[in-house]
Amino acid sequence: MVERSPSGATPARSSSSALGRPVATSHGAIERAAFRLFATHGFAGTTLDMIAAEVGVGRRTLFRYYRSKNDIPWGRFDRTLAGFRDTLAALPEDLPVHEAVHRAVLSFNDFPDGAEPGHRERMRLILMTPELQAHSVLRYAEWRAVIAAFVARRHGVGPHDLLPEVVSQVSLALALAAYELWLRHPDADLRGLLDDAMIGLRAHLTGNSPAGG
Amino acid sequence: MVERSPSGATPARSSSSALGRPVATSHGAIERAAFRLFATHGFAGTTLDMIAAEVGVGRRTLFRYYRSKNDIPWGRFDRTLAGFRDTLAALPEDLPVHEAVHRAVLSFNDFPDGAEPGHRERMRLILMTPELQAHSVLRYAEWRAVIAAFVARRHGVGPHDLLPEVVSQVSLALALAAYELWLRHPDADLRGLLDDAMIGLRAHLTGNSPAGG
DNA sequence: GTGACTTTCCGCACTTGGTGCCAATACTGT
DNA sequence: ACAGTATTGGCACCAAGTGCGGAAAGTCAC
Repeated sequence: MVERSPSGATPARSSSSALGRPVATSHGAIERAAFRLFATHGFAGTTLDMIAAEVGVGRRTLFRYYRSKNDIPWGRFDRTLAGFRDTLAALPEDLPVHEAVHRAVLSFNDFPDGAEPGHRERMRLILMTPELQAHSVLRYAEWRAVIAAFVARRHGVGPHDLLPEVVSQVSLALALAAYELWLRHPDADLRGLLDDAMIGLRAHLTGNSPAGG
Repeated sequence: MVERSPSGATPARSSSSALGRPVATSHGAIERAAFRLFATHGFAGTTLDMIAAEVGVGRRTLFRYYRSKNDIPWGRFDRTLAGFRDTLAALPEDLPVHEAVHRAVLSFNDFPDGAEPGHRERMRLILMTPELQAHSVLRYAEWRAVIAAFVARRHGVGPHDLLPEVVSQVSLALALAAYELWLRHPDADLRGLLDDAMIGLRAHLTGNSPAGG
């Protein structure tokens, strides 16, 4: 049986009716507590018992909010993913496919500078912790599926044909390469890196030596 | 402390001198036993105790041959990787970088038709089992590092610069897309799919509609 | 207020992967 | 026989994750 989050809602119950025992915590509270502990003990050095204690809740309850310890840093990614899908769908139909995908990826990674101060920390944790790197492919697969579905629709082919598969895999590849550098160079602009990655790839594939050093 | 394989050798001790207690098993024996069990119970349904019993060895000993259960299906990937590195290094210097990388990737995946009958089963297991998909990124990272190092050398830049990172990520992306289809279509030619993937990507990036359907 | 109902919490027991420790084992060489 | 050496593997232990079931804490009807 798959553990479901209480009522599927994050902060409390979905607005009105409050039947049954009230929730003891929320996704937000768990994530804040967890990141606080990760910062001082590292991811591996933080046990679920510690997180449960910090939140003030039973260990067993954590599994009702997150399927696994690895899922905590990802937060509520399903929400984010739905937004990504909408972004792609809202793009004008006459936009070339490669342009549409590129723009969607850019806007997906467009965080208002000050708005999400924890975003960098979250991404650093996800991208630099081996256990989480590994776990993340499962999230990436969902992200890729969104792109593959879009490409498949625009080209009138199946989502599991070669082209949609290639485009989604390569889009992820570019994003990961950009993120990697972004984490290493705190002053770099993520969107600029994504652009550069694509330009570099084009030059590489056509046999031209890329411009920048 | 990192657990080391006994003497670092696979079948028995490295040829001549045999000091100390002789080994009780080998990587090959463990893999054969493991795959036998995976076939009937699935990966998750096979415990390390079962594998140890099948091999006729203590559970503790398994960890001297493989760092984790997830590592067993990968076999001795470090060996394979060394070959990959050599292939790249042996390619003529005047070959364009993209051509060199493409050829190396092709030859890396060039298994004599009958020679490796278990290869498909191994890849199917790795690519279709969620736990293994996740674990595999750690192996992929090593593979990518080989490509990144090559690209960096040929371009005279650092291995962590954007271009090497992009090329290695994209090479992996193409390979994964090709493998995905190869597993779904047993009669497909893996090398052909790799070629098609690259052709499709080129067309996509330049805004041309790809040829095939 | 009492009782029925509903939903979440959470403790308990258990399985499994993984690690540290260390004595037992089984060879070689003198 | 005895020292030397490397592997084996049992034991204790930790942490993640799951199934189960009762306790807790609300709402609602009366």
